[in-house]
Amino acid sequence: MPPKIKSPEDREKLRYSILDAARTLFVERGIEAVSMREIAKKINYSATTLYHHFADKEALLQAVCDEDFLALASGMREIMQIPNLIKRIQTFCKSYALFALQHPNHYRLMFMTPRASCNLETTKIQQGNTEQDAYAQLKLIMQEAFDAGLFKPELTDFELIAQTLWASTHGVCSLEIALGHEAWIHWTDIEARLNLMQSAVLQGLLQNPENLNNEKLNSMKTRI
Amino acid sequence: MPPKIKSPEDREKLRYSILDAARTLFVERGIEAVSMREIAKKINYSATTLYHHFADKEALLQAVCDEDFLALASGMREIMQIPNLIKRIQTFCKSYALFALQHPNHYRLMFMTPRASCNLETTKIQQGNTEQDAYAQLKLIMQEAFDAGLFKPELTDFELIAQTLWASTHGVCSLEIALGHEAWIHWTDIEARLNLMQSAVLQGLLQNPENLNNEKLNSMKTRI
DNA sequence: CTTTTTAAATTAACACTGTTAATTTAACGT
DNA sequence: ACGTTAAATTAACAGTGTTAATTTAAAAAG
Repeated sequence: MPPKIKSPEDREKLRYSILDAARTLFVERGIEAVSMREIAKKINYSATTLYHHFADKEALLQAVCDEDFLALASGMREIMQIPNLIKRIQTFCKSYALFALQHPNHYRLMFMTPRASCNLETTKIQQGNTEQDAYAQLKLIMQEAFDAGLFKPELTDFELIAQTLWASTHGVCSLEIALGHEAWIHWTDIEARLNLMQSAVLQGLLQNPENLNNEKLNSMKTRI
Repeated sequence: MPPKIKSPEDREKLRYSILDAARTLFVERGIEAVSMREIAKKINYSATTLYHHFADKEALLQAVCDEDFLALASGMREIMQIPNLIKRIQTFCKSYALFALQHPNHYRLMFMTPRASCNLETTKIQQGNTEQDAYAQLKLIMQEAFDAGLFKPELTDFELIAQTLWASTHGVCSLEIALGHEAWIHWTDIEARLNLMQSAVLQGLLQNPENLNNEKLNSMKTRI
């Protein structure tokens, strides 16, 4: 019994129910383990219907991720308001890490998987737009810190600094996501790893690392 | 025309020709893009033959990677002979990074992909064996450096230090592999990123970071 | 109140994939 | 010369992403 929907708002509703079904399976079974037919069955539609709302599987998964990454970026906007620059940097990294560890499958798709060929056209996120792109936000913070003379004088490229800070947090998170459950590595506490990485790398970058330990900053509010 | 092989050495030869064909396709097309039938066709055998030498696709790819990772570990053994401890650490990280960037597909499979369920039984590499496992080697170096009192006194867990150093290099490499070709990020030079990460994190970890810049250490012998 | 149009949804099919059961076939030991 | 053994093959299964052709119900037009 084919056509159920005609109004545009119903069409949108279906689109979101596809996205939700996809996200659920996607999160509980992993990216490549979910099939289009499975997603369709979950909402009592045939697989072909999905193709009337998304170009292909990649586009669908991309759309799922985009939603959550917009949520991340909007959560980050709040952090941008923290007056103390160093505290802002620290909080930014911690929130980023928290997101990564709470959404390992999304994180994997976005930051741990080589893109087929520039998903610039697939993703709806406006890269570089501070409202939507977390990396753009980090760059903004780092530029401000750079202009304030917070970094060692020999560091002259604020984008290089931003990418280094990003890579350091990403390193801990992606290793945890990929190998965190491997028994042959005697992993130390993930929080300890995040804290040490953060403090070590900042000590290496900042001109006056002394005021890093002003207060006890080694306690995440939200436990993992 | 079925049986060509009877002697054990011929059987071994075929095994390696499978591995080689698999590696070639694997490296040039990426992991999940190569099919068993393709690999078989490349050596003029039917797909079923591969299953007489390897349990399944994952086992085959694992075997391909194991070979190269043994090569990495054996290359690292030479580095273990470097007398100066700090120089040894630095060279270790650089070699590790070089391997990662030269074998992105292997690296991806080993360190950027969550294992289905402990590949402890699939892999032939003896994890923890210093001869075969690069992480075990890093741990050895870090323990020696720890015992020599090279690190800041508040750092009391040498394994945490080892994992932090690993994560830092891994962060730069894995980000480069996954997103290095993305146009929306204005990437700085990969060598610069590796160097800054290394010096920053070591400055954060070492007790006397001054003697880090003794000589110009910022030039990789083998260019990427 | 038909009839036509439009678009949502479906079925059927294609060309693949990893994998396995059953079968053929050549070389070996006796 | 003959049976045994094991290498290699063909055929098939169940599954995948994806598309063309088709049905069907609701909205628009007469």
